[in-house]
Amino acid sequence: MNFISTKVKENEVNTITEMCKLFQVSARTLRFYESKELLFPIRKGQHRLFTKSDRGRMKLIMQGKRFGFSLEEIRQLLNLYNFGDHRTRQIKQTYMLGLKRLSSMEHQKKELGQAVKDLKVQLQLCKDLLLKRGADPQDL
Amino acid sequence: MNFISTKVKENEVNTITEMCKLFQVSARTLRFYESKELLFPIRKGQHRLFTKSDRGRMKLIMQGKRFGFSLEEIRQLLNLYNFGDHRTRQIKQTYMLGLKRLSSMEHQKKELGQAVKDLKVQLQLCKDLLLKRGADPQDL
DNA sequence: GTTCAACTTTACGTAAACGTCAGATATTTT
DNA sequence: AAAATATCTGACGTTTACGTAAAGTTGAAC
Repeated sequence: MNFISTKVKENEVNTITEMCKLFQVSARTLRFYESKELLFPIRKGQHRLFTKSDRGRMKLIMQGKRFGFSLEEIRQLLNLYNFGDHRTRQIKQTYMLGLKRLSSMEHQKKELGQAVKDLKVQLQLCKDLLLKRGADPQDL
Repeated sequence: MNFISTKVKENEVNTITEMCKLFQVSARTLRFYESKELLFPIRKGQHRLFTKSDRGRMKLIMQGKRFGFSLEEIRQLLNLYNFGDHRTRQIKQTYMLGLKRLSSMEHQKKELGQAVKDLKVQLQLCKDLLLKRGADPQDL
């Protein structure tokens, strides 16, 4: 059983190069995110050590980026996942922001669904044209 | 019936300021997009006139941007919607690119769905905390 | 104890996507 | 004709999100 090993892994810390491989980003990127207060690696001497929390944050950051959010927008949302230690007023603000973001994401999802449909139609038209021009059906 | 009026509207051209209002962007943005070959307004003297085709393209551009695509990625995809006048080889390339983009968009949609779910969970946790701290339920 | 690899900070560079300002031109209104 | 309005073409500036190169530290290995 890897019950303990999983627990250890969860609480394990990663060096910067390990993080780079984990998330396919450069060390510069990780340091940059720290400077922008998106990550909070602890220090052993002057070296960075990334915790479970940082790994979770990175996952959300990468997601947010794919959805077209700016780093600043992402930073604000990240507080939603670490709100234990903030003042009530700030939590409330973050919560409100989260609600907005949620509706925006739901809207985006709808739009994305429509765009996928449209794209499929266009691809079909395109395919037809190519076949009419004598393309090999195997290629398409 | 507005059958004719719709037709006229469809074939109507817009000045740059009209386009700005239609799509909530600056004139600079429209000129920039033209310089990057995303739009192809016709000219009356030195003034630009945006056609139905440009309006369609702008819609797709705005969508693509919300989905996190770069202008260059968008430009390449736009050919899918105007492929009549290209060479077969280029159409094929655009078609292939479209297929890739489609699968990437479908994947993004899935991810977005999951992210929405996660966000909802976090918002609920956040809400609970706020209520426990004595927030007014009406506010949330 | 030094060499070495991993890591650090500092700082300048860059691509994308526009913003902004100056100066020219053209058309329409007064 | 003069003034106002809309648009144009450069051209330099700005923000975001990093890349990259230089020079210094540090812990581990030999």
